[in-house]
Amino acid sequence: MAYTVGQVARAARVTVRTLHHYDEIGLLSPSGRTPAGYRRYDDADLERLQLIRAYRELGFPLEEIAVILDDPEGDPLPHLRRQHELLTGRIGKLRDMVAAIELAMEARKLDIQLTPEERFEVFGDFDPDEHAEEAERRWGGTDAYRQSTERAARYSKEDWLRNKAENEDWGRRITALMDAGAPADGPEARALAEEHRQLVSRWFYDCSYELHTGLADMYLADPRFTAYFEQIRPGLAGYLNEAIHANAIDRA
Amino acid sequence: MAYTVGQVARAARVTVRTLHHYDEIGLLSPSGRTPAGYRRYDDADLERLQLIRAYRELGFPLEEIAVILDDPEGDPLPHLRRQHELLTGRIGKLRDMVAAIELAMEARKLDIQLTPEERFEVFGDFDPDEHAEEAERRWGGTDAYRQSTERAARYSKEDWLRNKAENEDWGRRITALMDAGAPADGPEARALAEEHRQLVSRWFYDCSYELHTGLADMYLADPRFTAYFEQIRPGLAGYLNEAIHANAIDRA
DNA sequence: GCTTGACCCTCACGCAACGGGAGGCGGGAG
DNA sequence: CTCCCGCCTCCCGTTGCGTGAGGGTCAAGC
Repeated sequence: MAYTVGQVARAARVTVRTLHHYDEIGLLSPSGRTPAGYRRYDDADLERLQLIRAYRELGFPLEEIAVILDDPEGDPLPHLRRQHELLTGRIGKLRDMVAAIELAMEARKLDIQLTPEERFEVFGDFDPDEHAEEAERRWGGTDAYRQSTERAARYSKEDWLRNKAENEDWGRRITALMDAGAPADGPEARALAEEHRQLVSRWFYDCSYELHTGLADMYLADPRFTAYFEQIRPGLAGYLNEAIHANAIDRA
Repeated sequence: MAYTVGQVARAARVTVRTLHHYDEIGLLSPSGRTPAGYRRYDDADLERLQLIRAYRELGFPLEEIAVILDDPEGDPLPHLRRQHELLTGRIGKLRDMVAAIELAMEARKLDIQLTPEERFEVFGDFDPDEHAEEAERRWGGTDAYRQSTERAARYSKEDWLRNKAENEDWGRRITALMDAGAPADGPEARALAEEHRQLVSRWFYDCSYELHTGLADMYLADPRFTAYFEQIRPGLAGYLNEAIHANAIDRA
C-alpha cells in the first residue's frame, strides 16, 4: 500500500510539515517518490512513524529516537530507564509547582494583600536544592522580624554607626578568610559564622541556630541579600551560607 | 543601591545573557545606564526580577509574566488558575507516559520480544482523548485476534473476494452517507455501523459492542487502519468511529 | 480540451528562551 | 601604564516544528 503525505499525516495525526521535517532530518524518509516528486509512504514507513510518535510522546528528542530505531537489536531498556527517571523527576517538579500555585491562590482568595515578606514566603524560592525550601518552612514565623524592626526603630545614629563598623570588621575578616582559601566548613569559617550569629542576636533579634540557618538560606534566596554579599566579594553569599550551616551542625 | 548585570545575575542565579534577554524583550529593563552604557539595576529591579523568576518557575511564559506584572492591580488569580489546570493536565499526561514505560520495561524484563501487536498495546495510543486509551485497556485480550487469524487462514480465494465485495459495498454506502452530510450519530450511520459490526462478526470474530468500540478506536489509533479509511475518504475514520460509538450506546 | 480546486513540491523565515562566542570598550589594582 | 576582568553590542545556533510564498500536479467537471 502506498500513501501520500497528506494521508499519512491524517492517519498519524501529525501535520504534513512534520513529515517534511522528519524527511529533512532523515528520521523518516518515504520509501519512494512519484515521477512528479510526490512522497510515497508504504506500510513500513507507517510503522516506523508510529514508533517515532510513541517515543516522542515519551519525551525523547528526535535525534535519540533515530539512534534507537536505527540501532537494530539495540536494547531500548537503558533509554527507557533513563526516561522513566526523567519523567518522575518532572512530575515531582510539576507537583511542587501546583502546590505553590495553590498556595498563591489561597493567599489571593483570603484577600491578603501580599506584603513583600509574605510574597517571599509564597514565591520565595523554588531552587531544586531542598535546603532553602525546608529552611523557609521552618523559618516561616515572623516573630524575629518584628523583634528586629522594634529594636531597630530605637537605635540612634551612633548605634547604627557602631553596628556598621562591627559589621565591616567582621566582613573584612571573613573576606580575607575566603580569599585565603580556607574551607567554608573549616573551624575559622565556623567561628566567624558564630560571630555573625551573635552580631545578629545583639543587634536585631535572638538568633537561634535554626533561625540562623534560615537566615543563611535567605541570603541565597533573596536577590537583594545575595547582591549585598556578592558585591562585597563574589561567592561570599555561598561561602557564608555554608559556614553558617556547618557551624549550626557543629553546635547541635 | 545600584548593581551591575553580573552582580544581579549572581544574586538571582541567572546568567548575564538572561538579563540581556529580559532587557531586549522589555520584560526587565534596568532603571538606568552609566555614562559608559553599563546597565544599572536598583532594588526595585531586583524585586521585579525575583517575581519574574518565581513566575517562570511556575511555568509561565515570559510574555504572560509581562502582562501579569505590568497590569497593576490586575488580579493574577485567573492566570494562576489557568496555569494550575495546565500543569495538572501535564502531570496526567506524564503519568500515562510513566505507566507506558513501566509496561514496556516489564515486557523487556520478561524478555518477551515484542510482536507488532504487543507493541501496539504498549505504545499504541497516547491521544489525550481518553476514549481510545480506555478502550485499549478493555480490548487488551487477544482472543478475538487469534479467532480472527484462525478463521482467516481457512478462507479460500473466493471467500476473500466475497468479503472484499461486501466490504466495498458497505464502504460505498457509508461514504455516500457521509458525503450527503448525514450526522455520524444519526440513525442511518448507526445502522451502517451495526452492519459493519455484523460483517466483522461474520468474517473474523464475534464482535461484541464492546469489542466493536475498541476496534473503532483502533481505527483512529493505528495509522495503518486510519490510512486505509482516510484513503477511501478523508474523515471517514473519524466518522465511522463516531458512528460505531453512537451505535454501541444506542444498543446498550 | 480547459478550468477549477485540492494536493503536492521546495525554499525560507519565525517562535521561545536563551547559550555562546567575536570583537571591542571601561575600570580598578598594581 | 599595563593587566585583566567585566561590560557592551551584534549575531548565529538550538528544538520541533508553524506558516506562508511561489509554483507544479492531478482528478473532476464543463
